[in-house]
Amino acid sequence: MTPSRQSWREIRERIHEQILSGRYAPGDKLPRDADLAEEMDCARSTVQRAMQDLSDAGIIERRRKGGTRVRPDPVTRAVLDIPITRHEVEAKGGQYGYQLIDQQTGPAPRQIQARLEQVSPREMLRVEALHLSDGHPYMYEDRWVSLDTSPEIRDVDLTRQSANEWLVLHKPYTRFELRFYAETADARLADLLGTEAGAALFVIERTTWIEDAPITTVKAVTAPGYQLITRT
Amino acid sequence: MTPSRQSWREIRERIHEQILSGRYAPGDKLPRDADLAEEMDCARSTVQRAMQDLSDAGIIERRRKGGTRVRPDPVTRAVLDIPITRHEVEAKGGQYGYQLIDQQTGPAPRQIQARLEQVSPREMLRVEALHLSDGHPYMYEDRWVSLDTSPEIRDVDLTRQSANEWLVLHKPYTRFELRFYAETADARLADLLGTEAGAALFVIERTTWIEDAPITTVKAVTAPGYQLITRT
DNA sequence: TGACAAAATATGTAGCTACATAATAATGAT
DNA sequence: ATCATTATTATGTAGCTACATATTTTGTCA
Repeated sequence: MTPSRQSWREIRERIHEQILSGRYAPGDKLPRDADLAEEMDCARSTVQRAMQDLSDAGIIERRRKGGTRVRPDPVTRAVLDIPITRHEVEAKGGQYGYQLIDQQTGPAPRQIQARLEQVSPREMLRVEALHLSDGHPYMYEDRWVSLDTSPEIRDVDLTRQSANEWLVLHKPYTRFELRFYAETADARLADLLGTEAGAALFVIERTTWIEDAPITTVKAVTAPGYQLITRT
Repeated sequence: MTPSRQSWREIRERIHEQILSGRYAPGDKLPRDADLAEEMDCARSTVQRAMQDLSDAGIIERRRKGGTRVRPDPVTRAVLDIPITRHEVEAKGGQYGYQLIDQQTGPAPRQIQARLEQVSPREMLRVEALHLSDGHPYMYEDRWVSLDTSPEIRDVDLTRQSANEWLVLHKPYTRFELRFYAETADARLADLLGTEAGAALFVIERTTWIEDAPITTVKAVTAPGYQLITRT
């Protein structure tokens, strides 16, 4: 007998459709993999792969011995890619530009220490810079870099290459945190981003660690009109 | 000989560490799966699983025949779960509340049609509502629902259950788009959210489809202070 | 030289077996 | 009855083989 050679994606879709159709409602238990495999005429390993993917997508929940059930509290699960800012600008078709505003070393303020989950105050590098697209302000970044984990950055010419790019390429991280929120532009920020004080600005805050050691934290304030978009 | 029975996660970590250590830099080519399998004394299928996961995480790129290489343009890849608003409030320890502001049917304006990628104007349901946490405004939502794909919503009492919750539980989607941005509060929005006109507000826009048929689009304006957070 | 066809090759997938692991359910002793 | 122990069971993982698929590379011919 010739095996039907169906892709696990096909099996996933068939299971997903049964969920969409209401045959299995949120909270309902699905048959065990082995039974579904027989029903759909494929190997258990194929069902396993399909189920894993549905689980990763937040559609079902699986527990050993407990079986598989449709998630009772569905979530919209999105995958968000934050690229290097230069790549982001170029991907949108803009001519990338970059300006170093200021850089200095010193102890980090308490607020920054807290963000980095750092107990004792350490000497850090602070970098303020502006990313441009076609000559217009695109994003202002206010960054703190740990000189403990990235001492090499002392020797990098940050007037030529952004700390963003250097860090992403040379300092891989094992853990990070992202925060998104809105902020009102003060006079200085408005001036830097070419807008009026009081404008609503979209902010992306990102902090990275390698294991438990903080690498950097950055507050990226985007110019008016910026939107972060993600699709399935 | 007894196989070492190592988890594919362990293999993934070993490969990841070699990337972190700089043995393989961004853009560099990795050995083929079979060779890595021999080097790490495991089956090719185990390496395959580890590599797939690293690929999903945006760390490496794989191409048939072309082989595997470290992504030359590293990205920060985050997984974002947007729960039902009631669950979100309750998870934060708040007492959830909900108020329907207004609901009416009619043709959608051009702007909404465009968001839904809808060609011809259709009759839709518009729902304005307020989500509360401990009695305080938490989120204002301005929603349009397709009566073509969700005619049942005509019979739902939206003063008791939010359209958000009803839709998520009863109208699964196959595709969606998310947009995040900042907006300035006008007088009405400020009044609804208990703030001053001119305040910077964080907005989440979400549109869902089942195949190509639009289900709903919602503009969720969060109260001041709201942050969207995601960690690894 | 250039275009096109054929061969080679690395990853992707299906199916199988055997065993591991985590829960739950059943059992037995006190 | 209660608690601890043991069996049961559904998913998770490792390893193997065979084959599929997408590219790149090579080879051939005009």
